[in-house]
Amino acid sequence: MEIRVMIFEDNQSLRESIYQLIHGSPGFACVGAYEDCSHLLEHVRKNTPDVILMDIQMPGMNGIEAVKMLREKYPDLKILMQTIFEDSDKIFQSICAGASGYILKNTSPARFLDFIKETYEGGAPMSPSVAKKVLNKFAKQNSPKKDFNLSDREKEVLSCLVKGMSYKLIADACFISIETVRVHIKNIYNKLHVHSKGEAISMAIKDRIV
Amino acid sequence: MEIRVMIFEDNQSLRESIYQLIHGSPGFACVGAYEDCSHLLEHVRKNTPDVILMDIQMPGMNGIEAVKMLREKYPDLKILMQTIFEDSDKIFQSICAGASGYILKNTSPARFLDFIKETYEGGAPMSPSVAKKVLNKFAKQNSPKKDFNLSDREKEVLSCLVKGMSYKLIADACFISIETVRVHIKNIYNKLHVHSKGEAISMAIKDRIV
DNA sequence: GCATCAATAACATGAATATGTGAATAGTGC
DNA sequence: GCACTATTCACATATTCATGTTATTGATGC
Repeated sequence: MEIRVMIFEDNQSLRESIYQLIHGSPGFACVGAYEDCSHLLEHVRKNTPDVILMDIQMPGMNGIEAVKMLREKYPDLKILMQTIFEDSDKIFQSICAGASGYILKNTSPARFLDFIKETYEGGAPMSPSVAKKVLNKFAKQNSPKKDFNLSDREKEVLSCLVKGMSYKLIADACFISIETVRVHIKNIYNKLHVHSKGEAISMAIKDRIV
Repeated sequence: MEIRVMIFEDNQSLRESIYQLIHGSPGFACVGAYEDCSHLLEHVRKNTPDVILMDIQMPGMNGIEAVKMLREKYPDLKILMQTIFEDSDKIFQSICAGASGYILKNTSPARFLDFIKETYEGGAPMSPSVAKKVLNKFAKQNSPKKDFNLSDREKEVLSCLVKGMSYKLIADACFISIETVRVHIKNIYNKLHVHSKGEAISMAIKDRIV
């Protein structure tokens, strides 16, 4: 069973190199190599590729827009982005558009085929330097967890607040009196330096306390 | 210039295999191989590794806690996590703790050395299936979500709610009557299918409406 | 012109929330 | 033992919120 690869790459010599590499490798078949994204959907519909190699920089429609367009019609199609730039924004945009992986053009031929194979198999190959940027952004988005010194019970009550529960519901869920719920919430407000349910919920989610 | 590698791995045979692999490869030196994280900081201080190979599952302190501890003292140290599990939570926790990369134990020896080298050079190698999980989470976190067909004014009011503002404050901020604020919020509740400020704020943030 | 809708505004009522005061019990650490 | 804290519960009061009903104005679309 061959992996059907389609190429979108505006640089002619590179496009032909890749074509030759894929064409000459057992287990791979190149079902199209185009210099831009005109008739994109038509090409894909007719030649049914498994994996698409997509350059980011191209005349006309760029690679990121192409990914978005393809994702709508073919949610399971694998799209491997390829670029000479390590631009963080381009990387993040590609990923959010639905790219399956992101590799740099300085990748060695052997590694290149590995990447295509891994993409086909559902993995998300990334050049290490690209992965580094993604990881940093990821850690940044998820880590800034402040503490505020909330007790376990207070965290529990705060979680309930975030779920949108009323005092009464929280009291029932925690098997305590509504008066006790009030006390906990009062203490939470003091520790968080807020004065309303809205502020507390907002801070709880944004600062990832819960 | 050799890359100084230190190993933390509780499985003896695997630990020794890795030791032999690194020891026998030109350009690599193994400066320690331990079965748990006792005396972790002391080992690192004395043997000054460039890259640490850290198992996730270990008796005593687990790999993720070890990463956190190391990151505080050695912010630039490279730490490559290694595990048999593709557990999403473990992966995300490791990354947020400050791991440099995350590879699976079924990695081939040749690839293994590549990964260590890439880590040393500042990259963030990830097994493709791991990268896939990270990418999915990443795309989910950054992609704008549903719309709910809110009008501009409603979105504006909702933003104010998320900031924790009361009806009175919103009225002043938007230069409208508090009665109008009520109407907008009532309509927002209908469109979001919620019945309280808390639920609305929670949904607004989590579904990235604002 | 006429229907539709977003935005504006007012009034009323019951429910929920914010905040203060006061107090009992149980566990921790020194 | 004693100080400290988490957790529990009660009462009181002013404010805020949820919801319904009703209505005017301006912009959009057909």
